[in-house]
Amino acid sequence: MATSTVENYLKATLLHEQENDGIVPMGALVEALGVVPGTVTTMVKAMAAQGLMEHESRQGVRLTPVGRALALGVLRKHRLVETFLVRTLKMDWSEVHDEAEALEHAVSNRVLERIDEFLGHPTADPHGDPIPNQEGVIADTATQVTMQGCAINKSLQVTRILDQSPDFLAYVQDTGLKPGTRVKVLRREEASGVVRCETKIGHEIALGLTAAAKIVVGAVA
Amino acid sequence: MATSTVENYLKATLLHEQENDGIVPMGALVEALGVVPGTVTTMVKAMAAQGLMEHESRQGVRLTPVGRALALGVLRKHRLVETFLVRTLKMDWSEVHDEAEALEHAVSNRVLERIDEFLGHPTADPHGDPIPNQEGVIADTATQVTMQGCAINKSLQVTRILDQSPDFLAYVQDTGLKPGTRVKVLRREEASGVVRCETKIGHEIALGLTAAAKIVVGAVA
DNA sequence: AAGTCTATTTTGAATACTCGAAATGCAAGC
DNA sequence: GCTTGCATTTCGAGTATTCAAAATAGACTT
Ligand SMILES: [Mn+2]
Ligand SMILES: [Mn+2]
Ligand SMILES: [Mn+2]
Ligand SMILES: [Mn+2]
Repeated sequence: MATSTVENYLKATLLHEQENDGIVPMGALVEALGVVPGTVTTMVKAMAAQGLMEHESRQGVRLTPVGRALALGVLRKHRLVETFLVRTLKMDWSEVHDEAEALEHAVSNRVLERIDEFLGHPTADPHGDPIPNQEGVIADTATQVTMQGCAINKSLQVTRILDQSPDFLAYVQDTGLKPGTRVKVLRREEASGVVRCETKIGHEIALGLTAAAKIVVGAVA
Repeated sequence: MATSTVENYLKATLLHEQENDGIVPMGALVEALGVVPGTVTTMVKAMAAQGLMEHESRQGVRLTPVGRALALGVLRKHRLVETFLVRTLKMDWSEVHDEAEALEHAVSNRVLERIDEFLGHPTADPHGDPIPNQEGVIADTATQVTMQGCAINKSLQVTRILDQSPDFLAYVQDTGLKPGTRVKVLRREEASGVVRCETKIGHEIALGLTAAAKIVVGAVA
């Protein structure tokens, strides 16, 4: 049984592998886990010895199939717990991350599957991030379109927030562009880099291209 | 910021203080926590140094007010989580203890109070054990009567199981004498030490005095 | 080729928890 | 009073995780 620390390293590595390609540099784990570089080196060596990851000296790490399976399990717990906290316990979608960060290590598979059933097998968490199923398969997100690249004047809805930093989450909360909200992109002003959209009819919001690129939109249900 | 280990020591000490009177011998903690005696001595000294308990050498320990307050918080988490797992996630009342044993250390107060509200502020867990309120006050249980001492031929219901060992829990499950079940004690055969009762009319069950003493009964709601 | 910069590794030490085994204190019995 | 027995403590050691600080390997410059 992997300790919480090991589970956190696995999840951080998986997340980085998903966002970027190839090997995960040690520095990425230093950043994600908030520890000093030497600590990561020590932990990584231990985990490599356990067969959870491969360590290329001076390069970084890569999950082994065993490590990836475990990491997907942790990610599934994290996202199902977040969904549960928001949907069932009515917690604010912007405050559940830290809670899930701790609970993901304490929820057994038995409890997890009851939660999954209770929620009706959701496929995305409150931030719109896909929830791996029991076999570790994640729904395809390659075709997702952001407010930076979506169709103009089409009625859509926010389905996912790609930047989970407290700052951006607060911004999304403010503008009301939370997952589930209806939006229509009115026009993009190339020169200024401003994207204009409306949530309620007549209520116009302007946001920068970088922000727009972090908000995934999709067809309304 | 007590670690899970410290929280477990606190809870075990509180539970022993509640069942018995006076100082808690080291051996009781050895037993409850499943560690060797030397480990308890080490931990107890560390916790005494932190002001969580008082350690009388060769005698045992006693919680300080600070330690007791923390212990009550852990107990509250444990019992509310158990209640939640049974009532909301439909888990078996006999299998929730181990889950709660881990979750009690991962559930934040914020999440706990949402669970408490969601459940409608329950006062007893699935085993009938009282749930401390937010201030650490536990409902009085001094007046509780067991099947060993209750009135004869009176329609009652099981309200609490005092022995939580897997064996006894399985026995209770078998006989159907779970909390909530209606029972009527028909007679007690002093000589043989057999207590005869019925759950459904016409369905008679015989149990020993020791078992009867572990099943608390009360008036039907 | 030599120098510089930065990511990573190494080293030494600390904290929290644990064990096994040896030592010890104390109460009870002889 | 001395011996036993059991509970408790002490001692030495190991695992997991962490940090600070010094050493080093590579990549990138000049
Ligand atoms: Mn975590
Ligand atoms: Mn999320
Ligand atoms: Mn516990
Ligand atoms: Mn209970």
